[in-house]
Amino acid sequence: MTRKKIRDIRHEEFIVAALEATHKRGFHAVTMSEIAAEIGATAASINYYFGSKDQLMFETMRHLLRILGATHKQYLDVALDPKDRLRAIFDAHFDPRFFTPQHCSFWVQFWSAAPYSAHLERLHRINQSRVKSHFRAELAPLVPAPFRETMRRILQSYLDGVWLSVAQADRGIDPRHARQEAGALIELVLSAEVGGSN
Amino acid sequence: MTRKKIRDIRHEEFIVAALEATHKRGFHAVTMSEIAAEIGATAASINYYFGSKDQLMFETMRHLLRILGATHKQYLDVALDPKDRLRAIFDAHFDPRFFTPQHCSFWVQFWSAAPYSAHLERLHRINQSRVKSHFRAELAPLVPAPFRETMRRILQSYLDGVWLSVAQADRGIDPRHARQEAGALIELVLSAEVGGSN
DNA sequence: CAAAATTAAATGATCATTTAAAAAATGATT
DNA sequence: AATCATTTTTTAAATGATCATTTAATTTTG
Repeated sequence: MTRKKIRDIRHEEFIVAALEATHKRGFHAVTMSEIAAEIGATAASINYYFGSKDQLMFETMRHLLRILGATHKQYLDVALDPKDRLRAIFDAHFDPRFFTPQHCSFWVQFWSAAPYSAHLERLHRINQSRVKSHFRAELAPLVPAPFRETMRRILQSYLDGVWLSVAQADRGIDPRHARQEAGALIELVLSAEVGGSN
Repeated sequence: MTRKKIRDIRHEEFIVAALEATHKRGFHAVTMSEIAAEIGATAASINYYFGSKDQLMFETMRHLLRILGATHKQYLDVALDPKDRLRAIFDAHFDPRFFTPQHCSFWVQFWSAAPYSAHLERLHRINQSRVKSHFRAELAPLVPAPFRETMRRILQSYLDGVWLSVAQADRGIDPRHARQEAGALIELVLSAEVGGSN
């Protein structure tokens, strides 16, 4: 019985509320009151716990990044070969816990707002370089050096694009289907014949 | 000498101003005054010409869609074979007139706001289905039916993803490079060996 | 009772939009 | 060309609405 402090309970509740309310109303349109109402609380209490709206959004994004990181680790732990390890990146992003309209729309809206806030931009940069280096590492044993960066950028742009489309599909997309499709793209990338005009 | 009416001149000026100011300050953060200041005018005159801020943003997006459509047409006109026609979609999106941080960031921010406004959503849907049917049509002679939809989605997600990354790269990306990379992906897709899983 | 958590109400700032007036362009009439 | 009435364009200032945040008081908890 983990004796949870109220502070931690509220923290989590408000983060879930922020995800839900933001998905409903949009990242910028959503108000403190709407977020608070999501769990029957009041706007002032958000400031009591988080200090400001920006900070709440920031913490919410960090929460998502933590889940993503942990999920990725799980998949890596059961990966048997380099190809599995590459797939693990997609599997983590497309995990059912993550691959919901709520999460994807928060994510996409957050990123598109990132360039306008030093605070958010930092988070964005950290994540970008994390993903980039994962891709590089996993592609290293699979793709010869001259094509590796091209392939990496293709895979990364594809990944971002899928999120964008999930954020905009109101019903969400079946995670299994997303994985299959990513799998197809991975096969393409790995089957590339050396000698294409790069 | 096309005798332009003031109304048309201002329309265009304010649209350029909206792109510039939005890129600087963000889609939601940007104010009427900031947009107007961009051309030494005043916020009230935007309402005089456009009726509201939303309407200005809407018209600005339509402007971008018009450019995109016209550019695509140009590339189609000089396409010699099916593969060229497929490339034309990417060439249009990656045309230097279009492929600037200003345009891409406006575009991405606009799309991510689209689900929260009936007005914008309509525009978004129209564009999505336009692009989708172009891809379908161009892929038809190139990819056998069972794989066609998968390939289309891969190409479309990739395209969206590239825009997202340009919007976030403050220096922009060399259009020629983007085309080369898209070309590499097209080659991959077309070289796909029938018989992959799925 | 004391500390922590919560809230209602006040505050203050920011904006889009409206309004009413001023300034510029237009053009018809000398 | 010059005058003046009319229309178009532009603006400064007023309006009103919306919010995040603060404050001070109240309720809950331990």
